[in-house]
Amino acid sequence: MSAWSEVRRLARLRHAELAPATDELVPAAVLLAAAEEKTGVKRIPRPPNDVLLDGAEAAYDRDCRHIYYSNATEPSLANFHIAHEYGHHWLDATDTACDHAELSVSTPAEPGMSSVGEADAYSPKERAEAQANLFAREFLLPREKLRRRCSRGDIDARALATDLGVPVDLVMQQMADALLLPDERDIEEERRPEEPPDDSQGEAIRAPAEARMVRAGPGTGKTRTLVGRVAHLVAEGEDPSSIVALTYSNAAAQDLAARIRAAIGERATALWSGTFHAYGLEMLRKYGGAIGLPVELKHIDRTDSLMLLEELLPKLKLDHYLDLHEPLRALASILNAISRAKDELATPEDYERCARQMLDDAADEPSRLAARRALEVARAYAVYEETLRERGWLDFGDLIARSVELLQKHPEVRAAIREEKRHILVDEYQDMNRASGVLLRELVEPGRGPWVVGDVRQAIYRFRGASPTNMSRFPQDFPGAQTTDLSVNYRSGGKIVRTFEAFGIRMGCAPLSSACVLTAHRGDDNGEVHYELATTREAEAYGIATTIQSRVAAGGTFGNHAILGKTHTVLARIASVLESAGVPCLYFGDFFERPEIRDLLALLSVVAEPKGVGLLRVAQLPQYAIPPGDITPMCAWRRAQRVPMLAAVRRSAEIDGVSEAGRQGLARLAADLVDVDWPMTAHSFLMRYLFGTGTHLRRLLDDESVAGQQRRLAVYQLLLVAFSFKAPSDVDPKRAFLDHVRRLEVLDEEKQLRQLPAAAVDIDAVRLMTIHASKGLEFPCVHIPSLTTRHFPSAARPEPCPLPAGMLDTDSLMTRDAEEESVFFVALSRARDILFLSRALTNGGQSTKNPSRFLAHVASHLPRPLDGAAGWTAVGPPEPSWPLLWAPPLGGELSSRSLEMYLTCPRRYYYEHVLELSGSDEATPYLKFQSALHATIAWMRSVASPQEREDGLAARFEDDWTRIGPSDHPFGPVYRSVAEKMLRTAVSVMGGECLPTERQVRLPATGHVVRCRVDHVEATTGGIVIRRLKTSTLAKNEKAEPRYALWQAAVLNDHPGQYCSFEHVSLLDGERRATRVEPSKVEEQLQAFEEAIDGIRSGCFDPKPHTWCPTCAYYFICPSHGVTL
DNA sequence: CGTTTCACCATTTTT
DNA sequence: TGGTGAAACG
Repeated sequence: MSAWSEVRRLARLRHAELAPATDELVPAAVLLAAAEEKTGVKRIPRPPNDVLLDGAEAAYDRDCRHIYYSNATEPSLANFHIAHEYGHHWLDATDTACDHAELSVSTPAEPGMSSVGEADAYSPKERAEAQANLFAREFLLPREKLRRRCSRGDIDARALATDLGVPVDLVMQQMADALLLPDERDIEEERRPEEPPDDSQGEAIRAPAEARMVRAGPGTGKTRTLVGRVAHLVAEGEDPSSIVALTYSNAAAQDLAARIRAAIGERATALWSGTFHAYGLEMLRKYGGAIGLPVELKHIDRTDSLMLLEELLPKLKLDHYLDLHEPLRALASILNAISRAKDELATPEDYERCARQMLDDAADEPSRLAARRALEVARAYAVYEETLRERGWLDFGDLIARSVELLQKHPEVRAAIREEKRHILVDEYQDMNRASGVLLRELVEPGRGPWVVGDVRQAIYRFRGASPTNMSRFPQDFPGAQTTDLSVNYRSGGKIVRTFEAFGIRMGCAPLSSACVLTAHRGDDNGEVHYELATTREAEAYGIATTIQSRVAAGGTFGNHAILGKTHTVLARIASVLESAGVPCLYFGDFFERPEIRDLLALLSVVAEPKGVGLLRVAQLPQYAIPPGDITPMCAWRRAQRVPMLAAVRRSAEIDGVSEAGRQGLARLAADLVDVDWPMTAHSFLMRYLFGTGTHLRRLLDDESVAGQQRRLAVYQLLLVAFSFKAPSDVDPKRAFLDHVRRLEVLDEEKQLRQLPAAAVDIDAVRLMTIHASKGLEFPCVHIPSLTTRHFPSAARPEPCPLPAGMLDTDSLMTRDAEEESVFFVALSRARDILFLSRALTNGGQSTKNPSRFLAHVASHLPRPLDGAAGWTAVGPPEPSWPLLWAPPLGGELSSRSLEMYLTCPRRYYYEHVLELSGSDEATPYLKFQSALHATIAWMRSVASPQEREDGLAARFEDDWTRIGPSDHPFGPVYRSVAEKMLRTAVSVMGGECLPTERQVRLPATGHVVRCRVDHVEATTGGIVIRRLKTSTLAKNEKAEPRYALWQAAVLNDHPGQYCSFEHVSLLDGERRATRVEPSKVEEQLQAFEEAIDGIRSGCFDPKPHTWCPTCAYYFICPSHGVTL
């Protein structure tokens, strides 16, 4: 972070020097003239293809002291280009020519924090360009002046841009930074010098240039020692360019780089520090030609990899891993397996060999199935890898694996690299997996290192192949290795040190860890450890809230407290209780369910989705205040006219049945959306909407509370996500963005967005994060909730895509329990002063003995017994309940389908059938596949003779498929072959005389008539059979759904006295299973429909959250978070 | 003492 | 949705 805020600080300084002494913003022309005057660097316009421009838009010639810019550029943009070149003048030491792609007004404020999708491995040139962009922006429009201007008057980016002679996009981007991000502390250098090392640290620092392993427990000054080692080497006269310091994460790399720079100053520039992956990329850029890599390497991130697999799906010939509803979900699992395989340096051939071996060894059907699944993954891996190589792309795993290949196949390259980089240092050595371990051995000249530091007990990344035994194998891997133990903890009070040490010595990996017990530098009596029980999870969260409040009342700050959860689910639950109790916290919860985010997504839905159901939510915004009753006629009109919702909004004057207030609100909305067009991106739309009119933004800005600040940060985060999203070229990019949001949610990638952006560090609020994210950090007060049996440790869920047996050498420390122990150990050791442990007894209040078994190991350090009465019994104020909406009149005939929708989610029924927001669901390829399949099955029923069926089937299916199937979709062929297989199953199942499937039945209690469509009914010699035709495999025990009872009641009603049986059929694999539905049960099940009717009549339409919510058409308008709508 | 039903919980994440 | 473990049922 520091480098970027430093750039901004310099830009502010230059602005202050050059601008007239005023608080007002200054026109670009004035600033640039002053810059020319001051620096003597002339601005020279040239024709676009002039040789001096070198093919670029603008260029800086340091020797001639000239800035050249194209005279064909629009003047305000040219001003930005010139300011950018002055940025190069002040920031760098070289000549530059900057082309179109490099000159961007929208470079994010903290490029490192663009979290999703961006692989921000900057090359030095890219970094210099990004910094010049930031410089230009801050130089032309300093945040503080801009903020003052906006707080005084209207927020109108366009007017401001015209006044100042700068591009409107630049004004908007700068407004986003100035108005949405909190104040940046203007501190020149806040880095303190490193403390002098203690004896054991000194020993490690001054060790000879041989293999050395430093075992460093929590808080023992691990990084300080590593930095000290670097400083020592440099002081001893080693060339900084011969030193490489490797880490695993970007965060650790940034921290390390900053501290090395603080320790050795400018000389740090020559030293290489960064992640293993970045170093791999560096080597492949330089020497990759030797293994056939192209000059320009293209490195792809996880999203790109998934998109590649999606593109390849028709070639993968999936069977076991074909997820018909959401193919991406299965592809994500396969991708996990592929990257795990690459962590083990296993090629597709290795994968296939292991899978074949598995098949040979398989003794029973389940293991044969597992082997066949592994073979399928092996095939997918082979196709994926082949394509990567064809295109010359590298994924994350390749950065390591192909580096290993380079070094092993080309000893001359290896020798050159070893000669140049003589000192290899590695941080967090316990996180080393097989691939990085092999790479390290190739990098190190035998006898000359490496120097590594780590702590086995903190190995929390075993699930991705990091084996703690690596540390114990260090002496074998690097003969002659010496070991140093750091034994003084500087972080925590003694009571806390003794608590985590007590746990540490009983961990499975303890024998591999250092034998010495940590000494608490801060004294044995320092620190507090608390343990509290609560009646329920809500009471636990509320107890934490009140504890924090009383500590703050006694003079602490919210920012001192951190809540470390094992899962995001835990954190989200606690965050919502804290927020409603008035405790500020730094955690977004489910990002796309936040009200301020939903408001903006709903707007996007209005402008980009044809059905535009987002209008219902947009209508509630105070600036429009459109009565909800007006939305139904709007939807009906756009359906009748067959136009998208945006057109309906623009033509609202023509629509009957809209109230006067509604008309006015719609006119205001249409005015705000006036310049929206098809090719506009989501990012551009959001920027224009927020900073072009200001009405929406004003409300966001008027809230000075921490919650208000958090809402602004969430909006900023959304802008970042939209900015980094690249839409495919042939669709509306705004609509593609909404699909992308749904996809992030379905694939669970949304969780990355829950952490607040780096700009939030200075806010005084409780920090909530996962234990994994807390590694390497420390906090004065740490809360660890949810310490119950089932949660901590929790049972491993079976991998959807396990690696084949024999690919990993499993050892006793790669178990789940051992890993969970490390997670707990990391959590305990984050606290400086106070550690709060807590758990909830089961729901309801009768106490159950459910303490985490990890607690037993620290029991003697806790202030109370593990079990006992709950001290926390209070819960906060109840969640607001949903308002009662009006009860609609019920039509005479009800369909089973709509009542089932009510049963799964009453809110969805309300949108669909009460407000009638849309006609039908979006046709996904899966749904199209379904309708084509069922159309052909219906035809089969209508044809009596088996021979006729046999003869006509192919032609009939061909017709149905081209008419209603997903034949134009890229996955069409995949679905088609499945459908053909299913039809064959359907044929084989039909034995008797097909009976009508459209039925109806009168419910016994209310007397309502309900229509239903049975999947299939047949009259056979043994009686009537009802069949449920599933497109998936049968579950172990198929649940009795209410509609099955309805089918049975309807059929029995039509054929009184007949024997009626029920059979589940899987069209996928042909499995058939008969189920008995007792008549008494039928009545009971029908009760569900009666209750649904009651609910509809009395206007109960509460949402019922499900995992599949993101696929619902009303996802963006649904209030799942206590906002009334 | 089997079987059925009910309540509870659904990972962690980096490059 | 769907698997698991504990309570309830017969």
